[in-house]
Amino acid sequence: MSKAKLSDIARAAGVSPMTVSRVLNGRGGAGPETSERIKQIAHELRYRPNALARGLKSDKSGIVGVIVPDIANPFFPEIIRGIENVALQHGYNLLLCNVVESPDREIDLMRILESQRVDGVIWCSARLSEKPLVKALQSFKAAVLVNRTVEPQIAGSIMIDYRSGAADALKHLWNLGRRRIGVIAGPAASRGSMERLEGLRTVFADLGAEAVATVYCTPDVNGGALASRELLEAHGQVDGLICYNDLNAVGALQTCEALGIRVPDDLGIIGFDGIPLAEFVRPKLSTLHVDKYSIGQLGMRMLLERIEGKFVQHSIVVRPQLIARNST
Amino acid sequence: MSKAKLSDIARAAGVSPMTVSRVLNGRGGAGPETSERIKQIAHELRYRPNALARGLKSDKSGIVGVIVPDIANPFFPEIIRGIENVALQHGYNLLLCNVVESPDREIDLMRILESQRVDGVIWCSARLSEKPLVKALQSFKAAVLVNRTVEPQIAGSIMIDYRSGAADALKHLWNLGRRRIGVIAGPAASRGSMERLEGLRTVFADLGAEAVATVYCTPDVNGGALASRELLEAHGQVDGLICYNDLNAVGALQTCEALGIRVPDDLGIIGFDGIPLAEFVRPKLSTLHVDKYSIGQLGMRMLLERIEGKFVQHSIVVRPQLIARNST
DNA sequence: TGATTCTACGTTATCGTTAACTCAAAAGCG
DNA sequence: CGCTTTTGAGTTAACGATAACGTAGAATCA
Repeated sequence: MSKAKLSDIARAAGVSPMTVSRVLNGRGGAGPETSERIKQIAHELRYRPNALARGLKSDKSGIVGVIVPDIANPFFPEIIRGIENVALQHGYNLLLCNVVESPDREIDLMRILESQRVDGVIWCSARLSEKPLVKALQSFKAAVLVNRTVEPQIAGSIMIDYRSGAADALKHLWNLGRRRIGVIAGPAASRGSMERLEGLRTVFADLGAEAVATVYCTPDVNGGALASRELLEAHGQVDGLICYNDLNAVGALQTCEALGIRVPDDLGIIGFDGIPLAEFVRPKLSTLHVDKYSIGQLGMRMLLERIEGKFVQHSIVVRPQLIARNST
Repeated sequence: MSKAKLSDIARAAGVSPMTVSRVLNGRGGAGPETSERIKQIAHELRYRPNALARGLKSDKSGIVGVIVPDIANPFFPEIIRGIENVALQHGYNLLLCNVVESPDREIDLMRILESQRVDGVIWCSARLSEKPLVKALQSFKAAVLVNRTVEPQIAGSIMIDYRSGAADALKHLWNLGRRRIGVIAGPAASRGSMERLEGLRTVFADLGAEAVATVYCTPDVNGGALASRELLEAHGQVDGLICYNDLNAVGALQTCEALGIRVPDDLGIIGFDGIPLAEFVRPKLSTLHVDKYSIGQLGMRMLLERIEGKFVQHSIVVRPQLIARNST
């Protein structure tokens, strides 16, 4: 049994489809009893407006594209929840896209989202380089970036203040007396990594010190484990480790365990992001907590404004908060 | 600048829109040089077929709805990745819906997905009761349930063999000499919980024993922590704990830490699901590993078959695999 | 009472794409 | 050379919803 359409209801009610449309959309235009009859029949036939037809006519799909590098990274699900929370309140749905693999994949996804005529996109941690990114973004009615900026007219952005976060991490370790500090820097190509390093450089300069070593790696547990092993084996005297994210920090914890390094006694480790996992490992991980749910909400609100043609704010910066636990 | 449409290309190329449609869809119907010219112009104008118009015409949206109780639960992102992997290979995209709250919300989501004219739905751990569930499912062209079954003509299903999994968990503890076993049973209303308990009952019967205590709780870390505290405080002599899932088990680990119970010396704990977290806690958690990515892939493949009207299999059972680590 | 405004609808046309059909010219064939 | 087939197109109509406009009859007003 295929879906009922307006004309089915119209026939059953002895009116024109237009009248049904008006009644079901609460735009009046029919007498009280006719309206009641129409609503009744619509209910009986389980009428569901065809979003495709509506979208075609109105040039609005009611869908927003959400692009994340990897949903399996616990950083993103919470952002998605934040986005969804606001989106649903405003009648939008999420078309979720996982990038996972290559930047080529990002291009493909753009084409798909364009075809779907999404009303906007929220793009988390885009890896595409500036030029193609801007080009891709221009073909959307509205766009918001998380963790990246472009000119305001191209897209809004929600930024995490990695500089201050990394700076706080370093100060925290320094205040605890750590002087020989290594850095697990995450993906070399990533902006987030660069900014953290900038934040660190500033503080190091103030302190008249510098990092003992910096190693790049993939932003997951294994990457952190490998990078920290490399770093710690080459620089045994390191007593503080600043990690790109919590996953990397957990990897470092594993390495310490394997190498017999006591945390925090021999080595203080601090992560970034504040994912739930950070509380579950032992020692509990100190971290710079980022309010991911809020980021999602803010991003979606900003997108809504852009969809409606307002440009109240084009950039919001979220500041990570130091949570000192047992790893430092 | 709004999007180019077929007629724009047609005008520029001096042909009819139909010809452009045929050429761009590789259905021939134009000479080689005309075809080349059309493709060239389409590229220059950054033409993207309007999926709404196409969907309206063809009654296919190219979208599948995915419903999960909570993406923040690490069990689901991997399933989603599996689904997406297969979906993208076949030209489908995912409309992701998080339930989070109430069963009412599930009903709302159904209406939305119906309106969007999704080509099918994959519904994970549906909580709706039988009648409304069946009613909801009937209005889709194709549906696959994960963790739930209904009559085969209503929906396919991917089931996890909780009975055997729970049975294996119990045998494992028993073989290690544990005789006073408690159960953290997860949500009382959940099918998964019931089935696990059935599996346990069978084995307990064979062994001529029974569980010391069974406590229900929410399926997250905190639920596990609270439930295990309740259980352990009331039954100090318990030496084995079978948990509904890994999150619960991690909660139990926390409780043990707080109560000074040594794991696995005093108490063996085993989880379920095999989420990454299980490997990161200390002691590493023994668990019944479920291949979530495969579940996603299998589910999507099954959905594809149903979308195409085939009904090769209507049910697949995935068996959890015991992974013995340090918590037992 | 005649003019005007409302009420409660109906008609038409359109969004972008494409299936089905049509058709003229070119190519192939005996 | 006349006939059929193929090639390279164009035309029409439809998918379902709805904006814009039209209209007959009832109600209101001067």
